[in-house]
Amino acid sequence: MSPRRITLVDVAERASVSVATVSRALSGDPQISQATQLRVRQIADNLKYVPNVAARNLVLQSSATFGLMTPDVTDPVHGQVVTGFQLQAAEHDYSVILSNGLGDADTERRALREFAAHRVAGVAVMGSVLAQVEVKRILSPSPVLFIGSEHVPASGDVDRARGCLRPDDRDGMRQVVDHLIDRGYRKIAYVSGSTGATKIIRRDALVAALAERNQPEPVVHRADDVDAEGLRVVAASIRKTRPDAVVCYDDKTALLLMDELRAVGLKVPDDVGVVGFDDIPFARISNPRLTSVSQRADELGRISVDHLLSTIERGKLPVSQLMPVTLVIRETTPGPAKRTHKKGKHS
Amino acid sequence: MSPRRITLVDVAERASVSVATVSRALSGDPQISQATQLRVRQIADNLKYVPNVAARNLVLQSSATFGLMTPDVTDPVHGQVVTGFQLQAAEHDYSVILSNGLGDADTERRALREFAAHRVAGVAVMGSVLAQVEVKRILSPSPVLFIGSEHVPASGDVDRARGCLRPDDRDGMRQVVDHLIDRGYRKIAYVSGSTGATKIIRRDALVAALAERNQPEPVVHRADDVDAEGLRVVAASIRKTRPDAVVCYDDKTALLLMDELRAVGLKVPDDVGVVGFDDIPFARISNPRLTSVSQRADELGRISVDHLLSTIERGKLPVSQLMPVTLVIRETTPGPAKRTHKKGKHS
DNA sequence: CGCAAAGTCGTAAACGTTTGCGCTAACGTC
DNA sequence: GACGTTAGCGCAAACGTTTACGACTTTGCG
Repeated sequence: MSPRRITLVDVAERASVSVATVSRALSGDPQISQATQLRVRQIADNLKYVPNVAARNLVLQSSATFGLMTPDVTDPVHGQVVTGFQLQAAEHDYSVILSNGLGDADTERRALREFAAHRVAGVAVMGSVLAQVEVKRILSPSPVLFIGSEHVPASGDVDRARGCLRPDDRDGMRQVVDHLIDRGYRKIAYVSGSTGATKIIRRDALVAALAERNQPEPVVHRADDVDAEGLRVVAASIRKTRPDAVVCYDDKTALLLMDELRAVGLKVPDDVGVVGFDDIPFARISNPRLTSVSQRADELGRISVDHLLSTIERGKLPVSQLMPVTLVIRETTPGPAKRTHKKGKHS
Repeated sequence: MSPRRITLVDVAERASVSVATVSRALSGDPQISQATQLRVRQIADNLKYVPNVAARNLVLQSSATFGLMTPDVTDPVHGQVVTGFQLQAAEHDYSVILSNGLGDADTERRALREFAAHRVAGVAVMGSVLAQVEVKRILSPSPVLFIGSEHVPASGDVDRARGCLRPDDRDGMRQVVDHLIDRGYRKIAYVSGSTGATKIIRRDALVAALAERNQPEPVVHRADDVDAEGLRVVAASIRKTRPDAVVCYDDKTALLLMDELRAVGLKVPDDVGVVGFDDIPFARISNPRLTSVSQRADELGRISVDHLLSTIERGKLPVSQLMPVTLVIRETTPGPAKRTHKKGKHS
């Protein structure tokens, strides 16, 4: 069916030079004259020569390929990271092979071994359920970078030696608290899911920020699942406790919660303010538009590639970094004027 | 830094057999005795042997890898397709290398050449701006599958020989029209972006469905860009023409439009009904919840893999297929009772 | 005991690249 | 004219697998 693919040998014959010369010519080796370089390139193009990366990788003992493992591309944040990662990789002529871990340990292990088999130049993993040491062991000696707050060591601080990129949750929550307090919100609640490290990191960040402003601790609501059913019971309990504002550990939770609050008759923001985290695209067009902490997830992906590249090409050790975040104020946390007005109507 | 990776030779030495035996043992070749198979596997595990796919691909002249090109993983529909594709591929021990085309011809060409260089076993393309023939030429002899309505040939019909998987837009629009008519909507408008084939396919599908029910043609609004600014002018013009319902060529447009309708003082669904297409996750929790045509995008991804596999392993020619869709009725298209009541209040 | 037939395993070639080293020819220098 | 230098290119090894083919051992049977 297929007329065999063109190889270096074919180009070499056609150009009456050796394969070595063709290889060097195509890679722009200065020890080949400009004239032959041009001629060889011309012929290679005509023959529609496409290099065989398998052969190249074999001799080079490495591949210009990154592995990227994510629990779920469907998640807007992960999707953005993937996009940024892919684009930046492409810009440096690296390919990326993608893998869904799905939060299952064995699936993740298989995916990582797949990366190892491909002799990837580096790997970025987001939201793995595996221990960092195990991940590194499987992938060794390829450098590994962990993306997102899920991978924060127990200490809660960024370990500079581990190679972990994540948003500055502390600062984000500080901005949230400043904003809420300034606008007159006092009684503040926190809503999260039941799994993952992020919910704890951000809860602690919120608690700390509140303490800095001498505010009482927040009421913490934990949904069994971050879905309609899970948030329904949270909404019900919010209806009872009636906080001024509820801050959610991510936008998905916030959006779902808003839907359920609506269902139990609570109006956002008239009855209760809501703030999310991540600033996913839909936060911008939700009804009402969601106030959220924006974290440039695509930048996170791009920077990850840069970090990997510098550990590979410049031999540096992987380094941790905290990504700056900024609070985007929208309709779910209006100022006191509007709120008190509306509140008066309801009480 | 790295203590060299373990190869077949290492395992062979350790097991006092030849590399050939190791290779066969690990692949479960029956011509190797069960005893040695076990022993070899044991040793390979102990040594943490990881096969080198580059070497394997080189001799096998193929790789257990699919290429997947999408304009943007961030798009919920594409994200779902990617996920489904990836999962199904993984289930058959195939890797997938991902690439963003970004709608740029040169970027796409580079991405495709990258796939070709990797000697991928097959490629799925969604939303390419390139001509199908060119895509196939670059990737030849690897089989190519086109996913989504963007790739419909000018005829508008599914060409069975081309290898194109897409949702059944015709049937979807038929369901939409049936639903709208039954609920008393008469004056119907259509909103789309300005680029891509999908908007035309679905417009034609809507027109045809309307005609089948002996309804007048829809008013067509075309946004310059599918963003806040673009939809703002559409919203303004809808405010003038006042259709009973507006059907959008996808959910993203519908959601953005709803936001802008709200801005110009039009209430959904009291003043105007809205229906989307794709049923992205956020349609379920928008306010009000969006009626939309659900298309199981993840299934689309999975089936794509199946199709590619059957053309590869069973040598079949790539075949086209229309994916079934179902209308999911939510809050943006309520029945006549509610609407007339509300309408009365406003007029 | 001889011989064929299984059953096991080893030998070696091949896959398409890259790259260190060596070779040739041309040129300049004294 | 002899010799060193340099530019330009070729030779061949190596990367880690897979697999056709051959070789050896054991078994079964007459």
